[in-house]
Amino acid sequence: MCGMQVKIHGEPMSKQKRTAIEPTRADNYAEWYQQVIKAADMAENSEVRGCMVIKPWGYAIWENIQRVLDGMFRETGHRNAYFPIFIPKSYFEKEAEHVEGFAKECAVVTHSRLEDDGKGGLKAAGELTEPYIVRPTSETIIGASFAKWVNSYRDLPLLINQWANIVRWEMRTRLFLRTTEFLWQEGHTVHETAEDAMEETRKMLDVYAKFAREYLAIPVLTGEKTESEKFPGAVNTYCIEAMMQDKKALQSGTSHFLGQNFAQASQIKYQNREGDFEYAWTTSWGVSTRLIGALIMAHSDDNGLVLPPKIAPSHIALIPIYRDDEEKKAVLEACHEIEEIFQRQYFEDIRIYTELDDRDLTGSERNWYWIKKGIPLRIEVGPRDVAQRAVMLARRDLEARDKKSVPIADLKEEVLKSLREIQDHYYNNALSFREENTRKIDDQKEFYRYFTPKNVNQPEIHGGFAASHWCGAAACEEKIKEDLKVTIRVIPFDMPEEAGSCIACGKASQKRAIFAKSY
RNA sequence: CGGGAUGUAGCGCAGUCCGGUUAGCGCGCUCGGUUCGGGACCGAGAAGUCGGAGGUUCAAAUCCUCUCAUCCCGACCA
Repeated sequence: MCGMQVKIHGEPMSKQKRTAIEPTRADNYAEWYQQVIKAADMAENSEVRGCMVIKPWGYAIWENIQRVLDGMFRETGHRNAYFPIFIPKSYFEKEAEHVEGFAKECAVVTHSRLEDDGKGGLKAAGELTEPYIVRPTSETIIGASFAKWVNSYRDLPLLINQWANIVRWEMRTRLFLRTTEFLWQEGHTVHETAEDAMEETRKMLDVYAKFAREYLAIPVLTGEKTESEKFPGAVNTYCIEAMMQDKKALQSGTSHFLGQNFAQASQIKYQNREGDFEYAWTTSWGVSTRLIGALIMAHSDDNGLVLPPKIAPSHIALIPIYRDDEEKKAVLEACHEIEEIFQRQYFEDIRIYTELDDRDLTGSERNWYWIKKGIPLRIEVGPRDVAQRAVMLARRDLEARDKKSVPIADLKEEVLKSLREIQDHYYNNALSFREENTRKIDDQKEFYRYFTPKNVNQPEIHGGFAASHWCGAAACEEKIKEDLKVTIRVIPFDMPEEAGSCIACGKASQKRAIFAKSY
């Protein structure tokens, strides 16, 4: 223990300095992240290595993500279907790059039953003739179906989405960001031409970007991945990339143009207008429960989770305050009146939910409970308020004590206005944070200084995004990665052409890429 | 899989180096009372085969061996 971290026993920290989450983001970002999840009661590690239990408050966020995205997929012409969790090993072997990319993280099912092992336990028995892979992604198993479904150009485009669970046997896991099993959606589409497939790839990336910006209030960069970062088997990978509060990048969604690679592997062929057989062009695109990790790290503060209203499981905590039965009766009556106001009330396209918290706890405890859960608004109702036909309204984006009295008659309007302001506030905060921590760097020494922590063993929050020139050589990318653990996160679409010299080798470059440390 | 660390009550920890009554502390929990609009207080109480197995010893949370698990750092990754 170093001197700075010694706790002062018997001497409570001053009230003003106290934060609901310890340590703070500045003190230990990784630990802060775990504590936010715990304090908000979103998820926990299960007994199963690397797997998480998603608790109701966390799962409700995922359900909201599903609901909104599913609507957007449907509007863009996609339909949901479901394919097996098990993929025969032989399917998997058909696409060489794909195999290489995923082989090291596959869970393999080799037996079909259990038998008494004679020692009071069980042993696996009934070995399968062909092992099954638990899907790490479904291109190959879906491709097997698509090969049957696609016969003519008239069958195209084929626009399918699947909501599923995925298993990738990762070495190190972190709640929401990287778990052995995770939930996601994977879109898989088949097209007649390369142009059509590319258009689809870009369209779905735009859907993700719009969703991230408008619902998660996360500003994302959109662009292309480099060869070394692209999806195994893809021709091009596009992504949405976001900056977290520790200034690291988080890949939050990807959309892949698969060319004819998987069509050839799975024999997805169609007869064209001339009667000739051609391989189709496919795409795939996905976002996962990692988005919840992005949400946490983009907005939350030292008092816990911060949720944009458009994705929050609930929007208003109703906190009645009373001392005796008489006050209780009057106060609860007012609470029910408020619940009525918001019953089936919408904030734009989002249904408003309220949480009446009548637990036998002090007002402060209940307030802090909901602050830590990130609920956008808190409404306190006490005897004084009831007498005035008003309530005290508090916002998660303001100080805990910062409350204002609102007449019940004006409450609905005030709440709707506040939710919009909170949503915008979070987006603008995240955007200015990213802008403040993004720099154009042309000097190699400056680039290295930017990404080098003072203490390597306990790296402090440093650096950010660097917009620097890159010549396009894989070796230069690799060198930067070796030296600094910094990678090219994205080559943004909106990055203008501009003459410069590669940050690694000094050779001529026409464009900047975004370099950063990442999750 | 390499390097480091840790397993003691629901949670967080002390005690282990140097073996010795009934294994402590804080939070939480239960009951009673005073409180309640800014993370309350007083009193009482319940809760632990000290990760597991084996060994040394009159005596093991403590020493030895093995084992299992978790966390952190690397390589891998949505």
